[in-house]
Amino acid sequence: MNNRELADTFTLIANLLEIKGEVIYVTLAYRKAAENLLSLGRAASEYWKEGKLREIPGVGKAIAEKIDELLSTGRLGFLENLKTEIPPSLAEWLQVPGLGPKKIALIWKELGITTLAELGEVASAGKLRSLPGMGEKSEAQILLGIESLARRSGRIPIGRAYPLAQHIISELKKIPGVVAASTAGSLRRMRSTVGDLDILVASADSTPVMAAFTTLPGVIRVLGKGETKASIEFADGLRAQLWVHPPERFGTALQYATGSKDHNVQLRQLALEKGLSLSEHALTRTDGSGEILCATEEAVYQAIGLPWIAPELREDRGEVQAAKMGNLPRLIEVADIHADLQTHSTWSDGKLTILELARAAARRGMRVIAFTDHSVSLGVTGGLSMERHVEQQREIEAAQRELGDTIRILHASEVEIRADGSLDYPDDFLASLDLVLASLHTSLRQPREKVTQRLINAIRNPHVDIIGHPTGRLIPDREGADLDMDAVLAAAAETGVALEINANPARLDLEDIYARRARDMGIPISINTDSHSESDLDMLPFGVAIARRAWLTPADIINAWPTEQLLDWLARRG
DNA sequence: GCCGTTTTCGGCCCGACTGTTTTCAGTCG
Repeated sequence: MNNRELADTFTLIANLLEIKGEVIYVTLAYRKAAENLLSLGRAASEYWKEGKLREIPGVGKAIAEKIDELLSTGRLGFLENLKTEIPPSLAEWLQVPGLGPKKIALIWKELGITTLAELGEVASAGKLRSLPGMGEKSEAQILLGIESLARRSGRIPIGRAYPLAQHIISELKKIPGVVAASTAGSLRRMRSTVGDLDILVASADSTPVMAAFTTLPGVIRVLGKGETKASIEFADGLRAQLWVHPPERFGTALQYATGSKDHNVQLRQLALEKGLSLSEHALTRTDGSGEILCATEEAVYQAIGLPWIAPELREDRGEVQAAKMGNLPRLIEVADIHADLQTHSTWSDGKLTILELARAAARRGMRVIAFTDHSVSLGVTGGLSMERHVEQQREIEAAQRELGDTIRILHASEVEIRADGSLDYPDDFLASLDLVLASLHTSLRQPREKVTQRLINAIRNPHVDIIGHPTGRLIPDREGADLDMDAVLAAAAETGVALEINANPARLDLEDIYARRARDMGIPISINTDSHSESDLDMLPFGVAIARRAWLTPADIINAWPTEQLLDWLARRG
């Protein structure tokens, strides 16, 4: 049982307990444990083997015993009993917007229905309005909620959410009186996927902002609209919400709306120690001597005695403690990156020639570009034979002459790691390339031991410099390979191979939690765009965001090293 | 159910918005 399955189990327990009417802090404890399991970066079964389950944050006696039972037997008596009390199908009702645990329990007990389909039927038949505390509007809201649930396909990849949010922000900034506008929530923290779009505006007058927001093109429904908050839904089920706060209170509001929830809890506790109560409106002195207004986030953190903490770090993963101690990392920035070590040209499945893409990369400040066209077995992409590589080398030399010393072009390859664990080219050929990046694209569903061993074979090949998008996941469509990440990281640490953070928002692979562990183990990280066209080059900030979420500094990223250092490193690896 | 430089009990965020209310409960973030 892996961390995700354990987390899903505890989330289900939390949902059922909530409907049962259990004390809210009990359900919160299960949710917290589930969240921590997901961000652990190490298999809970490893802690279990070492008898150290209680070292997992949020795991105490009761939850440790449940993990033990799950890992020993694959079952959990507590959950099986719970399911006989509360029908498990009720848990999915919680995803219907507007339906919470109280109403779910009421409907279930009064009408005796348990499935989402039945809920839709009774709502359509007008049988909900007779229940206490519910009327026609609640009934209609539930029906709409069921519909929008069907339209929504889970969390939204940041590659789609981010540009849409930027567009909305630019529209709102045109409104007179709007002083500032920003993303907030998980979008501002740059998580790989977001649940909805959170947007914050600073303006003394919210009315025109609300009006513009709720009438944006593509809005099919206004879920709510008040003085300071509004919420809308687009045709595909994507939701966005807007907060409007006065400019002099924008700092506290932005801090509050950015989260994460757990980061904010930490911050509020620190504030209380300083005699300050932190809310989205202000820092209020608990001795009754008034408010401190903050127009900027820097002012909020300063009032609490901390340096400003970058949004990407605000996940309650030790950042508040590090800030307190003055140990926040100097996070990598887009401007630090001067090399792109995975790109594709017309020699395989790219859209631009070597000269065209190299020129476009140079315009964006790159001083090194590696062409990693696919290797021979990836036939659909026009993978290169060794003979065609010789021809490609001539074109690279011509392009290099054309571009002079503006950018250094490396002759490289994205070598397929075959299903049997061998690489697509023989070692002596790999040795002739400037850079070798090895990746998995096929047979990702192999058993854990087999697919892990394939990757480790590549990691142990002395000619391989970088492992591309290690798990092969595609957001939101495809889960990555079921890798034993502990084994992969250990092998990488041993051989000094670099692991890639692929900047394509459909990949963002390695994930932040593993990138952070890799850094802690001294494994070099490479951030690459995997560009197949000019616009792909602009995906770099998404990869940098993952690196920032992993606490990485320029020294950790080979693409940020001075060119000579990078070329030396490649030369030494052979 | 978890946690602890407020440590083994007593906290754990709380305000905005909506709908069904006639002063409040439920949901959401």
